[in-house]
Amino acid sequence: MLSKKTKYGIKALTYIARQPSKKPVQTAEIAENENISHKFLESIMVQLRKSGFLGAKKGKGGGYYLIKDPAEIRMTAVIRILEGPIAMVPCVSLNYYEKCDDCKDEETCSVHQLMIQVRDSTLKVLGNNTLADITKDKEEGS
Amino acid sequence: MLSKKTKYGIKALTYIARQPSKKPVQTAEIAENENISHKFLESIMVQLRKSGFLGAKKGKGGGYYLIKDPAEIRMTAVIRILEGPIAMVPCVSLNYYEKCDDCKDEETCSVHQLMIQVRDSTLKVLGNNTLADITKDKEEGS
DNA sequence: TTAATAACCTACTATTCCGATAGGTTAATA
DNA sequence: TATTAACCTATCGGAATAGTAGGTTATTAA
Repeated sequence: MLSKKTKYGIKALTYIARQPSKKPVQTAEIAENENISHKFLESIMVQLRKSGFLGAKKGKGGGYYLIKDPAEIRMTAVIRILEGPIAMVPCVSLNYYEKCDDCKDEETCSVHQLMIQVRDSTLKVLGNNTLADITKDKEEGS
Repeated sequence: MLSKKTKYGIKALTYIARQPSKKPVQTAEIAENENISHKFLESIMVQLRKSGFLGAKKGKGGGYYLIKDPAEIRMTAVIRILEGPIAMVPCVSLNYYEKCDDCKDEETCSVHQLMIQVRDSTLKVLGNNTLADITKDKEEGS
């Protein structure tokens, strides 16, 4: 299950990416429009800034703005920062690997084998989707 | 993240499927070999039995046995019973759908769009894998 | 018929994490 | 100098997870 943190984070990034101008966007505005707890969102924005996705400006007219081109922001990166591992089991995680303490042999573990496949297919989808991709409203006819 | 419950459940099913004979297997044996808390595993087995995956026999020589052919048991079914929804967000779940209370319009929600893709790719993998598939040890060279 | 076995049932609990709240501090603008 | 909005620290209730404990029922074998 995706945490609200990640969900809100992606929504906020999308909100900013959809802005016509490049002026900073306030968390209060995003929170209101996306029905997110303001304070909770603030903590998420700080994390996204510290991770290099956003820049911030204080005071009146301040807010958050994108640092990179939306087409350069892969969903894998966003989710890894906000959610943590993409894999459903630590023993198949590429970035957050951890050995199972119950499992003797990963090679013969059925869960391991299966979860590698799930991880790879998920990785493919998230790696192919950038912020630019998910920002555009629905695919319009070809 | 996959719960231990689901992980243990899959391991137990695999353990039984790997048995050479069709005799019932005791939870104590599985628990010991797979390093699972016995009592915890018991509760999982009961659930798998009630869901129609396993049969049970009490008393000496008793235990659990598979009811269906392993090739007929899809991982989607097992995971839906033990873990719940496969989708990462309730609003894209096929079997456990729930509307987000923050989201006004699913169509324009970037998270929604993205998670549909993740769901579909995961579903594909889990739907293509049966208990028979994950039971066999590693693919041997062609 | 009795003892042993193993599934089954109910209840409780410790720990962790999530989502949020509260209240204040710093920096930039008007 | 006042206002604004990011930033920081601390706290907290509730839910879920992963288990523990202790007993009951049904089946088998001696």
